[in-house]
Amino acid sequence: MRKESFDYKVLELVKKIPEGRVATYGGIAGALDTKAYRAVGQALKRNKNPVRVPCHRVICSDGKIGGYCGKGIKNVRMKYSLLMKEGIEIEQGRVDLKKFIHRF
DNA sequence: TCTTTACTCAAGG
DNA sequence: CCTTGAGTAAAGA
Repeated sequence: MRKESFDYKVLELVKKIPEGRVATYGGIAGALDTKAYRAVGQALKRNKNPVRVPCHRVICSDGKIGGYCGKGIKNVRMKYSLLMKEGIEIEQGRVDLKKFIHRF
C-alpha cells in the first residue's frame, strides 16, 4: 500500500481529525467523494495503525463505536475511554454525534 | 473473479 | 429492540 491508495487517503483524513472531535465512516467516505462506507472501515482495519492514525475517533453514524481492532468488547471499551479522555461525552455506549462530529 | 468487510439506510417484526 | 436486504467499493485469496 502506498500513497494514492484509497486506504492511504482514508488514513490521511483520519489524521486530520482534531482532538475532541470524531468522524463517521460515512463522513469520511463523503469527503473522499465515494459511497464506499465499508471500504473506509476496511482501510482502518487493515492498517490498524493506532499511533499514526487515531482510529478511535472514527465511529458509526449512530454514535456507536462499531468495532476496533477486530476483537470483542475490550478494544471497544478502550476506544470509549480514549474518546472520553479527549472530552467526548458518551451516554450508554454512544457518542453524542451532534456535538462532536467533525465535518471535513 | 469471488468473498469478506470496523458501514448506512430503510423496512418489517 | 432485532434481523434482512440493498447499495457501495477496496483488499485478499
